[in-house]
Amino acid sequence: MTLAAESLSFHEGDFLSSLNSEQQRAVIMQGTPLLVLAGAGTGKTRVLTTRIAYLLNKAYAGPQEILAATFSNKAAAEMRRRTRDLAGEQAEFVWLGTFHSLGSRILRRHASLIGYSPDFTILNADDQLRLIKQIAKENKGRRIVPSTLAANVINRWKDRGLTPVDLEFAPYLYEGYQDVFSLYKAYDAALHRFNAMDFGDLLLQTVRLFETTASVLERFRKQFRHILVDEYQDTNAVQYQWLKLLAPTGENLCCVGDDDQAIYSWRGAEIDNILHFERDFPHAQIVRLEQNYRSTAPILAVASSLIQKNTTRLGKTLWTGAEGGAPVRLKGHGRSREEAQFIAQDILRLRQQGLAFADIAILVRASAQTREFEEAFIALGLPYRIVGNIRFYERTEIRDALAYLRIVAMPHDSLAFERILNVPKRGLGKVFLQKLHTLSQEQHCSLFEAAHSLIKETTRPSAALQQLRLFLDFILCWHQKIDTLSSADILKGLLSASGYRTMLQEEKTPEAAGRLENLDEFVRALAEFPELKGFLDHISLVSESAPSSQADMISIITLHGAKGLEFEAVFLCGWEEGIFPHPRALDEGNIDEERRLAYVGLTRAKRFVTITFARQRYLYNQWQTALPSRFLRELDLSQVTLLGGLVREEIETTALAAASQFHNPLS
DNA sequence: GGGGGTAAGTTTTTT
DNA sequence: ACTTACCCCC
Repeated sequence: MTLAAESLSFHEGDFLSSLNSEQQRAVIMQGTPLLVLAGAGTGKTRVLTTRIAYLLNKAYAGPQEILAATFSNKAAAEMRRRTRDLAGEQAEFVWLGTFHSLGSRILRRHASLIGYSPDFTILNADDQLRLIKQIAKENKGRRIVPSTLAANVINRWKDRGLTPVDLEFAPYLYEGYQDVFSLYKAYDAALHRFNAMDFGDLLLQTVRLFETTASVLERFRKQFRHILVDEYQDTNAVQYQWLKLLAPTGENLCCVGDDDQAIYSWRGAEIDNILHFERDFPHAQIVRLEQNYRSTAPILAVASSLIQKNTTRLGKTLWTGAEGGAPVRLKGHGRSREEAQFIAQDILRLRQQGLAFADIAILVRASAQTREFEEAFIALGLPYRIVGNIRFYERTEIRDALAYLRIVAMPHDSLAFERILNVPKRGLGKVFLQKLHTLSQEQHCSLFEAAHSLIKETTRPSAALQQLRLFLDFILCWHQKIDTLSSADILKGLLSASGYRTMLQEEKTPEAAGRLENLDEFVRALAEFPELKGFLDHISLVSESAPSSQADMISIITLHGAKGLEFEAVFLCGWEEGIFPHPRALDEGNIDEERRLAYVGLTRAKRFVTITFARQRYLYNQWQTALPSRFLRELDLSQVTLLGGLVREEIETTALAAASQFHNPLS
C-alpha cells in the first residue's frame, strides 16, 4: 500500500466514521438512482458535502465531473465552503451552484445555438415586471389584466416548461387566461429582441438547448458522472426535465430532500417530483435520515404528531438519542397585543436562563404580524431584527444605480436605458419613451440605437432631442472609462455626473437621506469588485439582503424565511383560524402545505417552543374574533403544557367550530 | 410631464 | 387603516 493511498483511506475513515450508518449509506451508495429523505436537522448538508468529498477522494469522479445544484446562493456558498473543508482546493472546480447559475453558465457557452448571443442580459423580477407592464400598455385594447397577475401566470408557465409555442398547441393549458397568453407571446418576442432572459428562461432555455442540440446534451451527459440535488422537494417541472435530460436513468443521480418541508408550491415547486421519484427513476434506492440532532424529544413528538395528519407523504419519523427536554408550551391570549407583550416578557425570562437574543426567534405566518412585536420590543428596549424585510438590491435607489452601471457597461441594455432615461428628470417622459419604443421595434434594435437614429434623422433638434443627445454622450463618455476606472469610482462618478445625487439631496426628506446612505453603502460594497462586468454578472443572480449587523438581536421572521435556520427558542405566534392556516391557502386547497409550514416552524427549535394565539386580533380595519387554529387540535397534547388557564376543551371545541364554520354554508 | 386624487388590495419569495 | 398603483387633469 502506498503512502498516498494510506493517507487517503485514513482521511476517508475519518470523515465517514463521524456519520451515522444511514448517513454513510447515503454517502457511499452508487450506481443507482438515490433519494435521500433527510428530515429536519438530520445532517442533510453534511451528507451532500461528504458525498462529494468521497467521490473526489475515491477518484470516482474529477471535480469537473460533479454537478451539484442548490436553490439559493446561500446554500451553494455553504456547500462550497464545507466541501472545501473536506476535500481541499479541488472543491473549487466542482460544478456547484444554484440551478439558475448553472443554467446561465451553460447558456453563456451555447446561447448562439438557440438564437441568443452569449452576452444576453438577465432580468430580475423587477425588470421583468416593468417589461410586462410596458408590453401590456402597447397591447391595450384587450381586457386589462393586472401585470403582477400576468407576470405570475407567465412565470408558472415557464416553471412548467411551457413556451408560447407549446401553449399554442395546447389551448386547454391557458384556458381562462387568453389575455395573459397573448401578453406572453409579446413578452417572449421582446425578450428575444432585447437578447434578454428572465429567471425562468435560465432553466427553460437550458432545457430547450439540450432538447434541440443533441451534441451539447451528449457532451454534458458524459461530463457529469455524478449529479447531486439539494432540496429536491422544491424543484419545479423544468428542473425535473433538466435533470431527466442530463441523467435519463438516474444512475448517477443523488437527490436530497424532505417532502414534509415542501412549502413552495405557490411558486411552481412540484412536490410530486419527490413523491414520484421511485416511479420516475426505476430501481431507485431510498435512504431515510431520521435521527435528528437538533431538537429535544418533546419538540419532535409534537412535530411528528402534526405532520402525520398529512396523507400524501413518503413517511418518516424523526427521533433523537438525547433525553429530556422541556414540553412545548401553548398559551392563549385575549388580544393580539397581549400575545406580543407576553412573548416580550418571556424573552426576558429566557435571557435570565442564559440565552442570547440571537438564540430567539418569533415565527410569523405573514409579515403584517411583525408590527405588534416591534411595538412591544421597542417598549421594553429589546433589540430585534426583521429578517428578509426589504432586500438591499430591490430598493429603488439601488436599482437605479445598477441601471446606470448596466447602461454604461452595456449600452444596448434597453431595460436599464428605459429605467434611468428620465431619472433624474430630463424632460424625456413617457410620450418620448413611447416614440423610442416604436422605433426600436420597427428597426429591431436597442433603445440606445433607436435614440441614435432619432437624433440623426431629425434636422431641427427640439429641446427633448437636445437632452437626449446629452444623455447619449453621457453614456458613451462613461462607457469609454469602464476599463480604466474601478467600478466603485465609476459608480461615484455616475451618481454625481448624472445629477442623481443632487436630485436626492434637493428632496430634503428623511427618506432621501436614507437613500443617499444606501448609495454610499453600495459604493463601498462595490469596492470588492474592481472590475465592473464581473460585478454585474455576480449581481444578476444574487439578491442579498441588506448588510445585517452581527449584533445580538431577536429574529422576527416568516415561517417561509425560517426554513433551514435553527434557534434555541422559537415562538410560533398567531395560531388562529384566519391567520394560520392562511385563508388563501385554504381557498386553494393547500391545507397540507400549511401543515408542512407548521412542521417547519416547530422543527426550527433546539430546546424551547412556545405556541401562542389570540382570541381578538386587530386585522385590516377592525378587531376580529379569532378561533384557535385547527392545527392545535392536531398536536400531541401529552407533550404540551397549557399555560394560563387554557383548557383542552377550548382548543377542541373552538377548533371544531372553526372547521365546521368553514364548511357550513349557513354561517 | 408631473402632481394629485381615487380605487383597490392586504401570504408566503428565490433566482 | 394604510399603502400603493394607476389614471386623469392641469
